[in-house]
Formats: sequence, C-alpha cells, structure tokens
Amino acid sequence: MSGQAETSDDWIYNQVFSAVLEQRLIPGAKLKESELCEVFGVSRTIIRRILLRLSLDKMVELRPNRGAVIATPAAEDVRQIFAARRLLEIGIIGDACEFCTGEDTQSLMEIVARENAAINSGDRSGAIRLAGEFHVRLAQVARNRPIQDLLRQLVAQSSLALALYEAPGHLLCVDDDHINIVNAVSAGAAEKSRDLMAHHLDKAEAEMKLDTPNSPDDLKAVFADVIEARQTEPRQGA
Amino acid sequence: MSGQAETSDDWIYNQVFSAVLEQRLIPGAKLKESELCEVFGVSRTIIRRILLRLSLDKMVELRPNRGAVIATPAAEDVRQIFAARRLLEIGIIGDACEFCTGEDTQSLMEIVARENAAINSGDRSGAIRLAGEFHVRLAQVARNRPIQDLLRQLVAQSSLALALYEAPGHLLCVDDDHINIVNAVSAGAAEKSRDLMAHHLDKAEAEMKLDTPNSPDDLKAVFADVIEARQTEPRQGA
DNA sequence: TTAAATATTTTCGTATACAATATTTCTCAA
DNA sequence: TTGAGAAATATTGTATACGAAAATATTTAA
Repeated sequence: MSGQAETSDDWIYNQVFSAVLEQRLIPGAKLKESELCEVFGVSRTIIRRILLRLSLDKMVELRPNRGAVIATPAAEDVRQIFAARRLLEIGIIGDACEFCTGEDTQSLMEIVARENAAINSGDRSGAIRLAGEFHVRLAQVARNRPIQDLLRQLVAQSSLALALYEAPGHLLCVDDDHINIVNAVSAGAAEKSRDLMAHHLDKAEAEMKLDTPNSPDDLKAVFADVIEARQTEPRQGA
Repeated sequence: MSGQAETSDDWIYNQVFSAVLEQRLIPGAKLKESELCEVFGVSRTIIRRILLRLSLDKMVELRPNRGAVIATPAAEDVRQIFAARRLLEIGIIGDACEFCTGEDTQSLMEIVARENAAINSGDRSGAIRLAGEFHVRLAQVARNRPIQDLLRQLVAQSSLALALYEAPGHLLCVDDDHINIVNAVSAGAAEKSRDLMAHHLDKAEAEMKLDTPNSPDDLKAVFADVIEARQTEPRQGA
C-alpha cells in the first residue's frame, strides 16, 4: 500500500507493537534485552533503540538500571487517553467525511469485516488488533499526520488499558458501531458520524472498571475482599 | 516546579531543542555526531539516542548513512501542523478555563510579560521561545498529558516553519493576543477564549508565505524571477 | 528456622572498535 | 580550465568490551 520498504528496525518495532496490541505482551511483562537480542538476532544496540522508541510511545517503561517492562497506565492516564481520543477522533471525523474516497471506504469495510470474522471465530487477539486498526485507518482518511500518529499511540495504549481494567468476564461481541461509522463517513454525514463516534468512545471507556485494576502484581486489589473482611471482623484465631 | 531532576540525556536534548526553538539551528543545518560529542562531552552512543528522540519529534531528519539535519517541513506539513494545533488548542481551552488555578494564571502572566520584554528589547530568539512556551503552558493547564506532549512537538515544528516560510522583513511586534487569552481563561470564559485562540492561530499561519520557502537550498525559489523571465522571453543569446 | 550480611551472578549503561557507506581530494586526459 | 575516475578521508551503523548497578544466592549468627 504505502510502498515504503520496511527497515529491519521497523520490523522489530512492529513485531513488539503488534504483540502489545494483541495482548500477547501484557502490562508488567519484563523485556530483557538479551532475550530480545536472541529472538530477533541483533545486538543490544538495536534492541535498545527499539525500546527507546516504544518508551516514547508510552508502551514500555524504561526503569533506569532495572530494565524495560510493558507499561502499566494508571487510571488517571486512561482517563486522559480517552479524553484525548474523544478530542482527536471527534475532531477529525468531519475531515474524514470530506476526504473519504471509494478506496478509503473499501479499506475500512474490509477491516470491519475481518474484525467481525475474528470475533465470531473467537479470535480475541485479532479482534482487538483490528478494532484498533479501524480507528487508526479512519484517522488516516482525515489526512493529518500529527493527529494520526498520536492516535496510533493512544489506540495502542488503550489496548494496555483494556488488559488492565477490562471488566472481568467481559465478552467480545459484535456490535454495529464500526460499520455504522463507515457508512456515515462515506456518506459524508459529518454530524451523524460525530455522534456515532462520541457514543462509541464513551461505551468503550465505560466498559472498564477504572477503580479496580486486575493487575496480578497489585496484591491489595487481588485480595480486596480479604482486606474488607478483616476490617469488619478480625480473624478468629489470636 | 516539577521537582524532577534532569538527567544528562534530558539536558542535552533540551539544549538542542532550545536551539531549534530560538532558531539558532535552522532547517537544513547539519548535526555531525562527532561535533555534538565534543560539544557535550559524551560518546556517540548518547548523541545518537538524542538524535533519535529529536527525529521522532520531527525536529531532525535522520538520513540513513548520511547523517542528521534539522528538519525542513514542507508546506503541506505546515498546513497539517496548524490544522492539528487548531484542533488541539481550541479543543482543550475549555478544560483550561475550568481547571485554571491562581498559580496557573500567574505563571502564564509571567511568560507573557517576559515575552513582551523580549520583543521590546529586540530579543527575537527569546520572544519566539517564550511565545511557544506560552502555548505549551496553556495546554498544561488543561491537564491532559498526551495532548500537551503533542502540542510541545507542534510548537517546536512551528518554529521551524517560521524560519522557513516567514514573510521576509516581517517585524516582531507586541500584540495583545496572549494577554487577552490569559484573561479570558482565568475568568473561565470558555467561548470567548476559544474565539481568541482561533483568531490567534489563524493570524500566525497567515503570516507565512507557504508557497515561497526562503530556504537557501531551494534554488528554484531563490531564482523564481529568473525562471519567470525565461518562460515569457527566452534569453537573447543562442 | 529466620533474618541480616556477604558473595555471586545477572543485567544494564557507556565507550569504543571495526566494517560499511558517503564524501572529498587528487590525478590525468581532453 | 574542466570533467571523469580513482584514491584517500571522513562519517555513519553495528557489535562488543568493560565497568556499574541491581537482583539473586549463599553464608552466618541469633
């Protein structure tokens, strides 16, 4: 599509990026330099460069002298991420309506189709990745690079947020939000598409329980019930 | 203020960043690694890391095997930069109105005061840097990190754009835009401040001649008059 | 057995060596 | 003098060596 040959750097970067999008790498996962060197067959020089890029994307956290881990966005971070997404995505969808070509429509449709197929076949990773791809592709239609690039980051961070805060037992289910948005945009219905996008993003954020992270290393959250029980009624013994 | 101690990396990064903001480094300027090593007294490892960060900010261009230069944004890039700034700065100024504390107001006032002082004393570099600082500080008031970070990049890129496309002979002059904006924001007047910001940004973009870059290496632009003369009346000889 | 203290191993941060690629300088003929 | 080609120089890209810091394992004392 873009015709630009992918450098070795970009390939490795995209491999890690995809792993985060598909939640094969989850918040807190350690990224040991030497292991990445073996996996990708390059020296630490290259790996460290990739890790720096990922840290500037806020996808990995670089802890001085203590290595890199997949980032664990705090609840407040997630609120800001979604506030920013609302501003960006609602802000540019008018331009998307204006500039959307037949090719754009077709490409968006295909992404949605593949997304629904992934959902129906129980491919959770694929579904998450394709949902993100949809939003980024839509931003691309609006023809504004800086906005598109930031949205790419925010979508990836949303994937981390989902892994951390998604309501437990939440089921992946087909809804028509994405397809409705494509239809509105390709029809040039700016006001309508703005509304659809606003609702869609609100829904996505509402699906998360921002006050109870399901991170395995936050023991207080894991044993919240125990703590509560002990406070009302100190344990029998002693 | 932020209390965070500055790492050696950040210091070097900020030095280069400021040099771009103040137009001591202009588009096309070559950044030779060995020279930067001498200047800052570190090895190429460090310098290359800084250059990577700056390239991700779109402030330097990394040409494979050919070294780093200060970026030269194309006219279309500049349009997108300003489109993005309008979206961001108008989009968040409502929040800024809501969250603006007395401390915020004071800090903004001080920046504007120093900016005007710089203009009056003919300190062009300082004036440009402080104008940029004003916009970034205002974004900070809105309490949204992702937006603030992108705006920081866009403001720096605007500085490059100014160096490239500013109408020649354009004079630095005091206007009341910034002070009016502070007043509206600290008064919580969302609608008013939106209007002021919109006009301010339109004015800033209008001050540039995006069709005639004054870059010394664009010979076609430099000799535009010659080209035109030759087209209407091929030169005498031959 | 537990806990502190020490030793060991691992991992990270920076500088540097060497190879690959540009750029410049030099030579020589037209 | 100008221009093309070749040699010399300079610059970038990657891997690696080495010191510093952290994590882990071991020992020792209570």
